[in-house]
Amino acid sequence: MQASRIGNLVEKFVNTDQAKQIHCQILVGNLHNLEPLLVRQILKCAAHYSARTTHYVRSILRCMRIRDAFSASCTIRYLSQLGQFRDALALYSESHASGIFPNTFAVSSALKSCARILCKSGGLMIHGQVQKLGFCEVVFVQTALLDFYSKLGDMVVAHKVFDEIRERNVVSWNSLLGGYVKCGKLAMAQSVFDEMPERDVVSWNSMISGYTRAKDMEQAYELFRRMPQRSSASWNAMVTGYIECGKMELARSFFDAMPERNNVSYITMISAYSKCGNVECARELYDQRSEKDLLLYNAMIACYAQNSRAKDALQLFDQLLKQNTKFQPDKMTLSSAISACSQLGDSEHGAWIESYMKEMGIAMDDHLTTSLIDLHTKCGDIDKARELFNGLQSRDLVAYTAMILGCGINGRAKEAIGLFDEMIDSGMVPNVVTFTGILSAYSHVGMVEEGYHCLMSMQRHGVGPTPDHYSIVVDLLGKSGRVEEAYELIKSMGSVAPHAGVWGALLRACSLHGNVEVAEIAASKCFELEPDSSGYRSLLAGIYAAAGRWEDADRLRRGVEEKGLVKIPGSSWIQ
DNA sequence: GTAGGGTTAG
Repeated sequence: MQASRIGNLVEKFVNTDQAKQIHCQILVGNLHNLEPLLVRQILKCAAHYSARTTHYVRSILRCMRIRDAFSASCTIRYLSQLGQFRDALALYSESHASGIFPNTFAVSSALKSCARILCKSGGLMIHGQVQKLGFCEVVFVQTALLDFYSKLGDMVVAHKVFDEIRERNVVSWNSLLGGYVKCGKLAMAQSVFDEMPERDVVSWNSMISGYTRAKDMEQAYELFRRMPQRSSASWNAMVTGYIECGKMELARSFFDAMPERNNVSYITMISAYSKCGNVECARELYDQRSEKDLLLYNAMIACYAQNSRAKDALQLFDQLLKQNTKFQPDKMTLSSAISACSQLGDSEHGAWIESYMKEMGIAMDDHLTTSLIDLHTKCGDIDKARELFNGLQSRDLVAYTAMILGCGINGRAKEAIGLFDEMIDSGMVPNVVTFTGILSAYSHVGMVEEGYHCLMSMQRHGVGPTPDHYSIVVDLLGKSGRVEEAYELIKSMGSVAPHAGVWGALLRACSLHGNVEVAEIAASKCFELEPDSSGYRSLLAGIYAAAGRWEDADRLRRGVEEKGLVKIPGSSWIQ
């Protein structure tokens, strides 16, 4: 088959099956030396498609036995443009190892990849090669180096690289400016901004994001007002700034006032609504946007998963799989989907996702592994979870917490405590969720003293106990018959106002141990805090009944029925 | 070179 014919085919391929076919044709045709132009075409097409397509393109390239610097640099560049930084770097070192000298394109793309994944050692190595290869005066390479050090936060070296650039362009200046902005050195950023011989819209946008990061919205707005022309990034930066300052209304009014909204604008607003629990507004914006990309899907799926709407998350995930041949889910999509499965305890769906990942060649990362750890613990396979946990590249707070929670709900208190200690020893700072995990581990096996002391130790770890933590310990004390102590604990809460859950735990303890006196106190608090909930009334009625106080029990039960009647309207029997 | 998406509880 002619190379040009393959080129035409490649231009048209839209899904993986066609990509596969092309792959086979190349194999059969034994076209080891495709024209560089064709290589470019293949990669250009691949750039529009998914990770899986890239996977095939890589194998195409592999069977072509890349042996010239041009094909290699093209591939590295496209991979890096696709955001596949690790792949780009792997190919860079692969071709380097096989004796191909990188050109300036390959070097600057590889540096960009190092910068994006913060691979310090890789960048330093490439810097060394740059000197050997004599690329020190190529402005592309110099700017890539500058950007690499800026992203690492090493502004001393970054500035040095900048000083060595003879023909600085606006991109070099912007990289330096961006570096100071990112590490929070706003005064330095401002002086770079003032010194710049020319500024473009990126310079102004960087400066704005410097002020929005510092939550100085007045200065940010001043720049926004003064800048000669605005891009969508300028508007988006302002929206992000107001969101971070907790000013959702202002953020929304900027969003509404934008002359043109892009996916970044929508995603920013959707994830902000997600964080404050406003799923309806998020969905409304999601529906408004017709040109959806994978990130927009991901934002909405994550929004559902983060707000306990697991079924909706999975429904949207399935929709993405079925309706959109254009995008394949990526790591972000999958971790939200797995989280949703875990919330539902749906191990079948979870297993399907796992096999899907294998089939697609989607590599695991620590975030994804953490959601799988959570899934397996919720489905009772604690050994599998532990195996995944042991395989993590680095154990962060969330991973430890997921594992501790998992041990807790599976009755492995000892293991949970071991993990907790290990975590503290390695200098990590537990958060409120970690304590929920360790406390429920104690609760599960009835370790009363340990649980109580753990609650008391929270302040020492810099975590203020929340009402949820108190309810676990109240429940733990109550279950073991120490109702009075549980009551005393609630009274000692001070500034942490007990919610209905705390009093409810006490009420359940009273029901278990027939303590009418404390039950009446707990119940009256529950009624006060959650007047619409009938459960507490039934619980107290049961306690009265058990104590032989039939009249009181009856009075409460009648009250429940009356309330029940009031609450029903809205359902079908009205018709 | 600027602006966007993920994992732990309830």
